[in-house]
Amino acid sequence: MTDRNLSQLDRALLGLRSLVMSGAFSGGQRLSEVAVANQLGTSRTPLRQAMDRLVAEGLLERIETGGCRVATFTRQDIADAIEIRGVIEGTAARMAAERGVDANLLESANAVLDLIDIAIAHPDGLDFDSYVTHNARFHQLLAEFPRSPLIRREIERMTLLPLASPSSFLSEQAGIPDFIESLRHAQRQHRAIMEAIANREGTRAEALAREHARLALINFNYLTEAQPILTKNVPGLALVSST
Amino acid sequence: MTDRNLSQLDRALLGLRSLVMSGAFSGGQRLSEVAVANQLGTSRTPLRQAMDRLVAEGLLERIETGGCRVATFTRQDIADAIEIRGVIEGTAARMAAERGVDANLLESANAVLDLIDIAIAHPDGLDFDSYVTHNARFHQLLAEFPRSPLIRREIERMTLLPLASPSSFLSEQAGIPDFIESLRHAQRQHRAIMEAIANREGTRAEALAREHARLALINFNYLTEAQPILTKNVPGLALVSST
DNA sequence: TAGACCGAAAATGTATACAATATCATTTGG
DNA sequence: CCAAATGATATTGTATACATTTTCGGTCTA
Repeated sequence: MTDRNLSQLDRALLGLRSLVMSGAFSGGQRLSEVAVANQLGTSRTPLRQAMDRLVAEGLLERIETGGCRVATFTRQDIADAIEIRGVIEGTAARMAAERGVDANLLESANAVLDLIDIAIAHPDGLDFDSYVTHNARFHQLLAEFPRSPLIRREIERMTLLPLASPSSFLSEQAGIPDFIESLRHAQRQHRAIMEAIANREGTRAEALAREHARLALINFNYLTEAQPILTKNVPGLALVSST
Repeated sequence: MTDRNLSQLDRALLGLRSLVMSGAFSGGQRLSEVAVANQLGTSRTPLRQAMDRLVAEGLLERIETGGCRVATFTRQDIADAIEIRGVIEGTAARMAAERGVDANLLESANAVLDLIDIAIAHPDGLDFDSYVTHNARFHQLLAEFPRSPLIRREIERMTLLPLASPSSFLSEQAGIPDFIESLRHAQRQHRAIMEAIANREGTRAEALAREHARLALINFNYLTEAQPILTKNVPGLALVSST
């Protein structure tokens, strides 16, 4: 039992998020509090708390007459979410360049980038899980560069939305052409962002971070346009409406 | 009784927000659920819901050992909040310019700007309340220009934080020098943003909206540096820590 | 047959009782 | 005299009972 330490709220949050992401609730229907609570093994109280949080995150939406349902997103919504993440990460990068970054943080970030290099360049082939882990970690560190709780919060918020997180729509099974090369391209952008920050080039750092976020949009477009059959493998895509 | 229609949750939200903003809870102390619930005339359940929402908004923060307290913000936090709002509003303005805006929305926004002109130019003097109302309305309409629920949400989020809203730190009683002139300056910026959007100049619209947000920072700096005594009149400043 | 009305059932919203935990003053040992 | 342990008290976290509203199927009428 790995969850003996978790509070009921935490358990409800994890379980509900996982159910929503896996597409367990068919579209538009209000999800029943008692049913879900029983399924997750908690009472309604912590489950309702968890629902409130997911509503705040944007994963669920309230129904006027009560309760809530799974939110669906249009293709334009996804594109917007990715663009907004780029804008906010760009702001973080610019702030970091303008204010300077703590040496330890910089060192940690560079170490993570080295780990990404290893994941990509491994002779036995791509270590995809390692890439995703360290990529997420790098973006997390970037959010801490400006030492601003508010910018950190905003980035965390956007990243919680599975549609906008840096690793969304990355799937090694989807047959994206030149997949490894696209990861190397992303890694070159990581290095360029770090360089701009180190050189105190705020405008450049902001532009690079914005451009970097657009990679997610490219992957999303490929997954939904060229390979619609494989999208079941990508968590989050169940939330995307067809329009 | 204007609140006979409100749900208990709405009542708790309104009351709690008002208590927090008025500085009723002294710094750092955990606010007692039973005490506040009794004061507001609701039970703990809707009050806890309201607390959760204010935590999500950033007005309250959780305590590790349970419960929550009023969040305080440093001067740097305020500056960051205003900058982030500028960045997001700038993104909305750019999106609006790139995508084009519904004619009715444009017309509504221009009508609101005309009302601001009247509030400023009135021969009997400034109609401050009208200015604040219509200014908030203009920014709200701007957030709707891109027809993007996500960008609208983000702006709404930042605006809910009283530290970053477009009318924060505007106070006619604070003796800001050339106060009316500063409002006219802001209004000229409003018009310029609208013009850039109409001309489909995305980059310019973004830059103008960012610059416009900086007016709030100027006012904040004046209120806290030059006129610390008068800051009691400005809601939200009670949340600002002295450091 | 279509549509509105009505009532039973079930859902959400709210209050409260109970359990687990944190807090704080007191005591006790060094 | 100070510090750690301890237990009473109070607070939050959780479950559940109750109230109110919504939902939905059936029935009646035009």
